[in-house]
Amino acid sequence: MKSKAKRVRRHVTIREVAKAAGASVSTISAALNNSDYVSADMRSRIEAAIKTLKYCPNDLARGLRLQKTHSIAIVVPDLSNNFYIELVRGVKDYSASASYTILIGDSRENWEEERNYLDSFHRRRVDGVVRVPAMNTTGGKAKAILGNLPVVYADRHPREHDTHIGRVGVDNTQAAKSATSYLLSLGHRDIGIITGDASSGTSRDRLRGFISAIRSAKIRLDRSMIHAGHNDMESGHFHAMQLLTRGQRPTAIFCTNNMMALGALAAIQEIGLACPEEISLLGFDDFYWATLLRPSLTVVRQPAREIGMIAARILIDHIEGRSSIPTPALLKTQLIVRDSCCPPKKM
Amino acid sequence: MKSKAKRVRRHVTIREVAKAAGASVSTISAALNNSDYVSADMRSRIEAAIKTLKYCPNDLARGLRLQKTHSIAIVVPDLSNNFYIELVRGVKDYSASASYTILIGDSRENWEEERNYLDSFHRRRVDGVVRVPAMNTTGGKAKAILGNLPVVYADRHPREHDTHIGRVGVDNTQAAKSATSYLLSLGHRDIGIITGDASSGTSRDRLRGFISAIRSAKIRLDRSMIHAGHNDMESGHFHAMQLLTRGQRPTAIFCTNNMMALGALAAIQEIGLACPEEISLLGFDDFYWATLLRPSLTVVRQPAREIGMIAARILIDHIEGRSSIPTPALLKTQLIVRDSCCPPKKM
DNA sequence: AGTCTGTCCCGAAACGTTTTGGTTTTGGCT
DNA sequence: AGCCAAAACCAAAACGTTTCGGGACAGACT
Repeated sequence: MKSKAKRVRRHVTIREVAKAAGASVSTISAALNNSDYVSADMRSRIEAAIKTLKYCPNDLARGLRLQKTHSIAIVVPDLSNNFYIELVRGVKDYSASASYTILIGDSRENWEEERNYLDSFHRRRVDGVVRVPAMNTTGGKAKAILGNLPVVYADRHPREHDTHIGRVGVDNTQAAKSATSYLLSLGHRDIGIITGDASSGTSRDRLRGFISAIRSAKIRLDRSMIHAGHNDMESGHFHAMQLLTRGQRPTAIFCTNNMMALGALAAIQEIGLACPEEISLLGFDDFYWATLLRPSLTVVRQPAREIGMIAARILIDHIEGRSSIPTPALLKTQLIVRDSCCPPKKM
Repeated sequence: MKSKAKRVRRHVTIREVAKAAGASVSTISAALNNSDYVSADMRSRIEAAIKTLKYCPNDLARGLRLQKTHSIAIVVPDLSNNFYIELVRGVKDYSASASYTILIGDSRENWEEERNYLDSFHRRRVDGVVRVPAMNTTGGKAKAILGNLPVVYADRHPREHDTHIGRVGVDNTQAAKSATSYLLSLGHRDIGIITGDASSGTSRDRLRGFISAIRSAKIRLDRSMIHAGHNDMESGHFHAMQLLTRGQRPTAIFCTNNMMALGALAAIQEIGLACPEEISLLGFDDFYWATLLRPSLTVVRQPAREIGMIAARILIDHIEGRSSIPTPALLKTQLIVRDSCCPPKKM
């Protein structure tokens, strides 16, 4: 039994590579970042040493020295919502093409969780973050967590004027307006809407678009038809129940995100209403299995992947000191007409 | 124009906190890791300084010095598969309770992607990784990427004897066997199966269970009823099409993961078969909107979240030098009977 | 012969922490 | 007054990189 057991060295360092290759540390570094002068002979010796020693660079040390990690964080409110998966993949794909690495956070619509993620990413010294803030975010507290890390908002944007270097999403007002107009054009006059929390600028914009369409059609706006949910299935279900069991039942329901549309569909099925004959359902955000539902869902599609890619681009451009697209970037939505909406039954 | 512009200091360091609090660097560190002696007076001065300077610890430096990052990685093959989201959340929740941080990777069933993630996480010096290997993994290459980082496998396990400190999943053979028995008990004799790639031990186990059930029932095994897909919707669709348009059509299809079940459902709908009357469909993995489908899907449910939690526990126990559950840990599945299976029509 | 220009390589300092092994201060006890 | 232990603090050495400023050598040109 050795009392002074040699500490197990978990990782091989550049120094050991240097020794093995008969070179100095700085030469290894130069070879690694294939720059500067290093002869072909030396280079091959180094590569051999790296291979046999199974050297794996230490990004902690690297980032510390460089004051830069070549990585960005993406924090979304709900990974089980396919929209955000697509968004994350957009961020990831663009970042990879710019050789940045991403760190993913899933706040589950919970500010505490989001704060933890943001803090953790900040401590890890990511170079920037693209953020889809959680619903119940109380205020511009993110600033306190992130210091002056560059932030670009995607999909949602904070209500108060938060400091950020850009934001990208769709023209929510316009999208909701034209979606509502579609319902109106089918003949619906009693339309219920289930929006997200009013703390989100995005939800308010969509509601604004809805109201605007109603007003343009010279229809009286019934405020009791407006329900504010929480962007999850449960609240979609709850509010759809409310809408469907009231005295004057709407002939159509517009849900401003996909989770709530699913919840509403569940409510409709539970009550046993025929959709779309007795109740039309219009969702926001498309998802890959929307066609599998019966009826298949009519939705307004957002270019989720593209939103992610552009967010990443704006962020990385900023990080690298390039000027970029003017902010905010507003992308176009598309109404995907499927089977969940039809003209209302005549009474 | 200053030629010698002072470099913008992006982050405030412990040293500046020390100056502001009139203390030494080591005292700040002691206060931060609230240990050692530090007087109440000093402690409050330090806290004040931290607050006003908005100090955020640098985990790169910390990890470098400590040779430990208090973080683990989880890489899964498909984040748009809800099963893996639940698994990730299990890992996350357990890790958080042990005050570990997680890094998420989404390989999209692609070994290149997975390799990139594993490499990136290794360079970041995570303390361990829980891994759900991508399908087309060619071999035990992960070892070459990860060196001797502790790995625990979740859900899937590699075919060849890969080095790892544990694995956790369900008893796939048993699960598939009893699921198949269920179909048999309904009266089905011509059952098609769409499995994952044979390179995965998990897929092979499920197939084994299927075959075992068939054999036990003394039914002739028709190998042309066995199709190997790729765990995605597309291949589920493709192989279901094959099965449904052949001469002797099966009366039931068993899909060994949820994505392929969705693809099969799409195929059934496309062809216009009545499900379950003309064709029963049995899936693997439950997901939150399985009840919204028409028919709602009968599935064998895996405890995804629990798998994640246990995987994290085994990993973290190992990292911290505690002994842990014997490996592999096999959890129980549950057959969730809904509407997509019924007795076959008599011919 | 001397000077210059490349090429190839190296030593040492820095990045922001934690830890080790101190030193100083305090106050209680003879 | 003298001593001692405990309490409170600190300086310096790591951790694994990259970069800066040279140095040695070779060949080309005066």
